[in-house]
Amino acid sequence: MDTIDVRILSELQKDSRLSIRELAKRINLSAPSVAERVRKLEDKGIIEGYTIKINRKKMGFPIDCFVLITTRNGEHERIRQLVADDPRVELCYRISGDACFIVKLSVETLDQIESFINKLTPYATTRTQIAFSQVRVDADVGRLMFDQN
Amino acid sequence: MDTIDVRILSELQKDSRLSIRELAKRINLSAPSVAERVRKLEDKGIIEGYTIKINRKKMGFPIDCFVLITTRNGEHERIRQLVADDPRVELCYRISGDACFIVKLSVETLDQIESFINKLTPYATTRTQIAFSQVRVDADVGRLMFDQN
DNA sequence: GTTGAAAGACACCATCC
DNA sequence: GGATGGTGTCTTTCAAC
Repeated sequence: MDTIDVRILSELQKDSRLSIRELAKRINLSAPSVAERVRKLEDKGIIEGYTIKINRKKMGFPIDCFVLITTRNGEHERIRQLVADDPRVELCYRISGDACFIVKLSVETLDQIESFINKLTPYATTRTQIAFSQVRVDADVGRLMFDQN
Repeated sequence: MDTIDVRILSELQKDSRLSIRELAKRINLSAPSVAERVRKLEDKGIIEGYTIKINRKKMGFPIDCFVLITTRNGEHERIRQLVADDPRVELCYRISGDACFIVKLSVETLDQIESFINKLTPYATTRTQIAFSQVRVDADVGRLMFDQN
């Protein structure tokens, strides 16, 4: 992982459909060497996949919220499965502190938050926070590596 | 937005580098009509961009945490800017509840969590939770639209 | 890591259903 | 709304350096 790799990642993060040629042009390297670097980044698992950013709001899921889940009686595994099976869950982490999991939901209506919580309440308590606005998404990987503050 | 659009989104979510040809083959439609649908999804802003999933752990940022930020004296704007300028912030939302913002950080060392918090403490109080493991990332958009539970 | 060539895949357009 | 076929461009890949 050197500067060139980071620049490759940064460009692909901005546009994953760049051709190897175009990518090579942007970072002033030949196409074959860029191709090899990209392949290695994939093999190492640093590039986990090529995907699109989907605007869930515009797809009809305008409400985002965070739910902190505190499991009762060690029912972690059950909660984990309920969460992992629900497509409205955008992300979920096991965390330290008094809660056990943090979940981000995106839903069509407030009702769906209620039904999500109801699904969990036999096994856990929950605290829900509605997200008003998004301050930030995904930092540029170039800045992550080079801006030290 | 019909079934076909959702299938297009689902396929592109799995692999954004699919050519229009290949995409058309997978959903049994002709290339020109798929191209037009994709263009419209872009124009509507449902497809926000084409990007890569980067494994931050493998890039040397093994620690994830969530920080709940409670602003003092209405210093919201200052906090917003500090957060938005920091590349280690993966996401940040303004939320309801007793905290004002929730932030997800990914860092190289615990020290960096401390320095992030120190940056904020003149204007806010914080509660930090370390993320142990990731239970779930990004649901398939097909399931989001069609699995109703 | 670079260059150049060859084979193949691609998007796009016009046309038609 | 969707399908087909032709054209010219751009692509990746490979060998040689």
